[in-house]
Amino acid sequence: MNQHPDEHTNENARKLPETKVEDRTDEQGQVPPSRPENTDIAPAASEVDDETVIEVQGVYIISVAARILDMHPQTLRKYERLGLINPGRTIGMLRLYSIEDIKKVRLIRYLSDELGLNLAGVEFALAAFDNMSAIKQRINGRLEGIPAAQQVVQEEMDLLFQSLNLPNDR
Amino acid sequence: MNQHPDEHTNENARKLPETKVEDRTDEQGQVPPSRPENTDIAPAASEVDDETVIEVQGVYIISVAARILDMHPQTLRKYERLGLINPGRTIGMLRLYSIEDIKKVRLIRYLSDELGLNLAGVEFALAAFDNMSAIKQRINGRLEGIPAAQQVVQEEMDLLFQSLNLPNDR
DNA sequence: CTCAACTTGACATGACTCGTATCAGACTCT
DNA sequence: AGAGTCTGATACGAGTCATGTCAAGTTGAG
Repeated sequence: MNQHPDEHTNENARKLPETKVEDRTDEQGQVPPSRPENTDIAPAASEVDDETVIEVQGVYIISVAARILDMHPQTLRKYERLGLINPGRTIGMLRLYSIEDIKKVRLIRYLSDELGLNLAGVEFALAAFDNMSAIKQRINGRLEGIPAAQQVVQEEMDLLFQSLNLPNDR
Repeated sequence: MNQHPDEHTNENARKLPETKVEDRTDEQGQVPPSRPENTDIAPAASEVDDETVIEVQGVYIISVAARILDMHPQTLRKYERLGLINPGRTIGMLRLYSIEDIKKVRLIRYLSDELGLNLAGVEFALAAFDNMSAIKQRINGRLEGIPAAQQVVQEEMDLLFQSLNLPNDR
């Protein structure tokens, strides 16, 4: 094992300083049906000696995100290159992974590892997922005056999401 | 090239004899929006010396289906083994490919070759496709009394199918 | 200012997938 | 009778994917 000056040699969780990035928190408090095993990100405390780690569910640089996900940083970079994820950046172009980004990577990993899709398939599935969410919204909007119909669509679309083994919201 | 006693050595299109199989014709005359290149099955005439080929849109044994699709018979068998297609059988267990089966193989090939999905992804996409069709039907049924709402759902679901680059019906 | 950790881009490797090919032995249908 | 199909096994080349490695440049905490 050739220890490299690159990532994965970083043993200390490095919490990013306040950078020029909107500190996006979990926008809709709904819990997805937890298809991708919900090993909820315990923010990597308990290793850091005694510099108390702030419990902010914030934003992580790639090495930290990789450790949280137990994946190789190169893999995360590849996902980004393929447009599967889109982490924020610091002014200095460092990648910043939000909770949402990390959830998305978990979904990708689920589709890939559990369902056996290749990355093209993952792309397709994510697109399908997005489009279905969007259409559901659109229908709901156009059915504003007819709550009974809205109800029906809501129920059935939820069924559809379930049938695809996908979490119901983003 | 070692000429084999197996398939692909069959040069004459062999139209199946009347077997104990419901001669399923195209059940819904609707043409799908032709995502998988519509190289509509010209029933492989013009090669057969002068034994006039009947224009019946019927049912083909594997060698004929393979020639129509320009694919290897083994590939078709593999798709079946994976549950992607489900051709009928003669009493003697010979596979019989209907027009529907052949269309489905074209869809599979499109997903695989053009979109780059692996077979797990194809399976996922086909399932998504089926589920979406089913949900659309269910919603329509439950919205029986509200034609306005039916209209909305119809339009939006069609949009959804388009967005996935999938044909709108089976 | 220093220097670890990050960035991009390129290339390599091992495990796996997929379409195709081949073989053997049995069965079907003209 | 014999061409064609069946099942099941095995094999191979090309491609994919996660990971590893290298180089050269930039960022940011102390």
